Amino acid sequence: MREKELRRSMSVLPIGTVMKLTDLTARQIRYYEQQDLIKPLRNEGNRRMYSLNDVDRLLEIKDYLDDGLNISGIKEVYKKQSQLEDERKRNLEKGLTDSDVRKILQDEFLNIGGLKPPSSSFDDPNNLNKLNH
Amino acid sequence: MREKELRRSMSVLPIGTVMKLTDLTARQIRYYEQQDLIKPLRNEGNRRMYSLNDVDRLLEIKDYLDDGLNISGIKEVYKKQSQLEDERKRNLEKGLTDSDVRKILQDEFLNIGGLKPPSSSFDDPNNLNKLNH
DNA sequence: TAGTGAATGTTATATTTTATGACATCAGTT
DNA sequence: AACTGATGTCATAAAATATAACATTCACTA
Repeated sequence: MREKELRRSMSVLPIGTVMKLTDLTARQIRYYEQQDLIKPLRNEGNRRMYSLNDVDRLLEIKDYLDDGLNISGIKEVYKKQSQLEDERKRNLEKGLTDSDVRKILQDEFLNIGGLKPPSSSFDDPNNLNKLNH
Repeated sequence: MREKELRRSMSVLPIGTVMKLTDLTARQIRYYEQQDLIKPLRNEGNRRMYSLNDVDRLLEIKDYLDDGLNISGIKEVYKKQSQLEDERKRNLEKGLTDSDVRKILQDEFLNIGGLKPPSSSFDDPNNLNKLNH
C-alpha cells in the first residue's frame, strides 16, 4: 500500500481543519511546530498545510500531554522512535529478513521500556463530529 | 471498512487544495457545483469544504468532459448511477443476497450500456506532484 | 511566599484566500 | 451572424491565517 502512505503524507489540510480534527487551538498547533514536534509544509502564500500524518501526530501529542509528559519528554520519545526506525533500515539494508528485524526490535523495546505506543488516531468519533457544525 | 468511507466523506479540504489535486480552476469547480454535479459543505464562514469523494467526482467530471460529454450528459450519467444504487438498496432490503444483486446489476448494465466507468482517482501521480510547489 | 518557566490565551496588524457577481471570451451550433 | 455552454477575468467584501507581543495560569522551587 505505497499509494495509501503517499496520500497520508500529502499536505492538503489548512490549520482550521486541523483545529477541528484535533480539537487543538491554532496557538497550540503552532507552538508544537515551534518546538519541532511537527513540520507542516507551507503553500505559495505561506499558509501552513498539514497531512493526515500530521493530524495523527498532533493527536498523539495531545495524548502524551494528557498523560503528563511535557514537550521535552515527547521530543525524547520521537527521537527514540526515529532512532529505532533508522536502525531498522540499516538492518534491512544489511540483508536481514523482516522477521529477524522484528526480533531485534522486540529486544530493544524490552531493554529501553517506557515507550507506550499512543492510541491510534481517528479512534474517536468525536473528532469527526466536530466538523462542519 | 466503514471507517475509511467516513474519512473519505469528511469535508476537510479548502478549494485551493482541490484546485491543485484536480488541476481545475476555482471557476470550474464552482461552476460544476452550480450545475449540481457536486455539493460541497460550507464551514461556519461560508467557505466551501470538500471531501476526498468530492475530489474523486471532480476528476471523474474532468474525464467525462475530456471524453466529449457535456454537463447535461454527465448529469444524466450520475442520475442513472443513483438509480442503480437505489434499486440495489431496495433489493437488499427485500432480502436478496449480495450475489443475487450483482447478477441483476450486471444485467442492467448490459441492457443500458454506455456507462463507461471513469478511471479511478489518484491513479495519476501528476496530481500529487502539483501540491506545494 | 515570591519567583520562575512551560504551555496557552488574547489582541493587533498584515497578508492571503475565498465568495459572489458581473462582464468578457471562445468554440461549436444553428 | 447570432446563440449557447464552458470558462476566464476583474472588482469588492469577508473570512482565514501568519506573526509578534503581551497576558495568564499553573506547577514547581529557592
